[in-house]
Amino acid sequence: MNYPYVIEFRQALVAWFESEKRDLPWRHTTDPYKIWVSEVMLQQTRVDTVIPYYNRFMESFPTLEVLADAPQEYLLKHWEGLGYYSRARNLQAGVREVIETYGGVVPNNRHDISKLKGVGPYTAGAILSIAYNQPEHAVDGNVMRVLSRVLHIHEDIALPKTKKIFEEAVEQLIDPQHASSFNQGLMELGALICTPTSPKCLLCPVRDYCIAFHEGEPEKLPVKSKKVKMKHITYDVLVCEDADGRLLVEQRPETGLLANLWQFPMIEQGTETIEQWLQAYVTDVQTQQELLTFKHVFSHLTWQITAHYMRCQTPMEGEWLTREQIANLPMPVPMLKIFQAIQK
DNA sequence: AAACCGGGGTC
DNA sequence: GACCCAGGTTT
Repeated sequence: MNYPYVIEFRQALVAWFESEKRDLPWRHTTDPYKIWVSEVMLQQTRVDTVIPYYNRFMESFPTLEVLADAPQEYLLKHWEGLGYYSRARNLQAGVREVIETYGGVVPNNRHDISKLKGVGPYTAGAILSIAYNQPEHAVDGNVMRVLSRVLHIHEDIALPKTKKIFEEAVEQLIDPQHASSFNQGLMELGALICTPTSPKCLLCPVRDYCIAFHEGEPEKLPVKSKKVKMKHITYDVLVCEDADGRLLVEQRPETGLLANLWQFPMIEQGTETIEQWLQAYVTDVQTQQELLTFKHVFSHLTWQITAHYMRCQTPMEGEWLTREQIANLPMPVPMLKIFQAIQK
């Protein structure tokens, strides 16, 4: 790397971070467990979204031991609405590994910490640098955007192999004495100044050391190829209430989309008719009315949902639960929307 | 390397 | 609508 401003860049970035950093809940600690939780929550998730989840999570699971012993349903209830629910299950598996294999102490080296469930190259580097102040790279989307501009790197960041270029760049650039502030500074800069569409270069502490700024078009970087086709599925959702006020719910499979979360029964349009479903699962349907229709957008998937409400008899099989019981179950956001609609 | 895995904010 | 976000796992 023939970048001539290594020393100046380090000093300016660390000084700026120390002076301008936001006051965030996980910045009041260096407890590796708490840093770990915050980093997992922050994967593909904005700071403002994470803050209330992090605070509530720490109230309920203040230590790694408490989390290790928690029922998965209670854990998932704390993750409800955050998305990517495998993060929560992997996190719990990870803390259990730490207790069983490392005596309850989060490993302080990349080799061991990377073996933990849900801890990839980024999260490993983030914990090592932020909790242990070790000069390890932690390359996320922010870091690739910032360094693609500072170093004028035009490789396609959508390609997996490109990340190695940035990891090696961080290894050269990182301030060995201030690893925590350096890594957080790169991310903070990406979040506040070096933003995707309209970077605030006039406010940037490392503008003088940024090649893309000198070249004139920092907003053209990073290079990122396109992708993705959106799938569209139409569902009817059936909210069945019996004479005792119980509702029929079901748990989703333990793998795949929204694994282990609970829902009201869904019928994919074009497979089974509502009438066929009713004959198989409930008896003596009385009132039947349409509740609401809405669209829920996932990353690469759209659900078009029509929710129906009906009163019927309790049959032999199926989970019929009170509203209080259902309120304690983790449900995906579209189901929460429906549940909300029937709380009259 | 590509696909899968949520949800919300922004332009 | 498309893009992005303090990514990791599975195929």
